Amino acid sequence: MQDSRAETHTSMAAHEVLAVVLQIRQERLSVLLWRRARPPFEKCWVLPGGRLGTAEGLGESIRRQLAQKVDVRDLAHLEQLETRGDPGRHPHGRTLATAYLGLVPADIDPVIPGDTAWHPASDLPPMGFDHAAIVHSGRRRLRAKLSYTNIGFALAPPEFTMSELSRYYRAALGHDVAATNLRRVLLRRGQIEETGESVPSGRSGGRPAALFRFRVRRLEITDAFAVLRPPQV
Amino acid sequence: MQDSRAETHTSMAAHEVLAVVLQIRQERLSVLLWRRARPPFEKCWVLPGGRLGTAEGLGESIRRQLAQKVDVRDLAHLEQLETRGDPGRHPHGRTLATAYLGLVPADIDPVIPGDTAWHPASDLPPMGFDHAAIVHSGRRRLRAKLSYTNIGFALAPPEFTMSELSRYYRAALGHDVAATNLRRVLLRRGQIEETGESVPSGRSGGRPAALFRFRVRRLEITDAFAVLRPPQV
DNA sequence: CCTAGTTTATGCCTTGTAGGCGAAAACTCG
DNA sequence: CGAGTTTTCGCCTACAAGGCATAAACTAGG
Repeated sequence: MQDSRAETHTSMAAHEVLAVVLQIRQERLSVLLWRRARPPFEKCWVLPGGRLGTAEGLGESIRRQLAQKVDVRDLAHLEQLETRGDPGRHPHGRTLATAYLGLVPADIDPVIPGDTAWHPASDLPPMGFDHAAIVHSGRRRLRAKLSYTNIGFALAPPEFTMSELSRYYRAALGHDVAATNLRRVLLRRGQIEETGESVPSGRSGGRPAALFRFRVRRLEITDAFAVLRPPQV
Repeated sequence: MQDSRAETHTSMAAHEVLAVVLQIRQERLSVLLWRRARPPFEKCWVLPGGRLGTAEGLGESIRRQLAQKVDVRDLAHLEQLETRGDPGRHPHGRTLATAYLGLVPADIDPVIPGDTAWHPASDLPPMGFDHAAIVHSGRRRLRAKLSYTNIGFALAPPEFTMSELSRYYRAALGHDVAATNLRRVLLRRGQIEETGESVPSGRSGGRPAALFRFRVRRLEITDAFAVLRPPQV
């Protein structure tokens, strides 16, 4: 390994943390964006975040920065997504960015500052830097994890009916999800359970829907997911 | 968002890139480690890597640095793993590290410098910094991806018999993998195909084994993997 | 040349998950 | 009470994963 002191100061670079904060809003998967007031990319939309502080960890930093945008307690899930360090990604000089994926349950309407807004993740406004690509990474990650983890807990409110939940899944996945099948899959996996209560059905009557909740509200990987699993004893 | 200029210089930090380079060696999953000659962690083992250069991207940088350890052409796969930025992770000052996962096919024996060595991934020597934890992340990632991608191509040689391949999977997964089932799974998924040739079986005779190859030698996600998939047309 | 031993390949079967579909249940409204 | 609506349940199919026994194809020894 070469002597690291030889190029010590050349490897110093600004580092920022960003977050792709997603929420289902009016049946659409939406992302929280911030409108830049200054060049570069003035008046373009970018991901919330900012410079990494001197003595804070990466996750710590993005939580602090997000607290200026949404109440941190609104985030049901936060995980590291990817780090980008292309030399040309920031016009004003070398800047690395570590992006996180954050999820806000659908029942919450966080107070957000005037310079931020929710945008449909499938119809992004003009965005600065490489942030549009990062949003796509976040969507991909969410879609994949809906398949083999219990990450739905971070999209849904604490209690929900199966038809509500299927609409959340539809918005996040981009295609129809049959409530019948969703119920069976999640029940068999032990991800959800009935609360025992039920709510009268929507606008025009119908059978009252049972209420469900996620049994665990932090990320778990579906054990039966792995193929080529160890021979069972 | 706060004025980033207010703390511009405080967010400058050293950034390094590291690699968890894995290979199946003598039936064991092994990781390439470098023995430090200087404090901190003198004589401990650490991951290969080093400071990020001024004008290079992250992936570019780790490829360059690995070229000093293993021939870059030996790497069949390289992907970003995670970024660590804990303030206390480096005793000499703030250092962020972006780790990559690299895989070397089992038939290659790369020329490596004298200060590096392969170690069993399940029996690591005393390691510096947080690098042991990063190795564990790499193992987890590999194990998971063996389940739902064709990443086996990066562990196996270009051609192999099913019993060879099942030994590679066993070493990487840490449990027995029946050659019969592996064959069916990978064939059905279209990941592997017969070459048409066969080799006489090993030491004490037996039916000659058919040779297989991976159809695609770059990462692909198994399409049928997703649950809650779109309704088929 | 034949047989025993070894290894690989094939076929049959069981299990379990995903998912479609229709009937039944449980409500609202007129 | 009956029509319309929504949810729930049960039945069925499709298919992947995986266990196991047997067949196939070779080597080596007598």
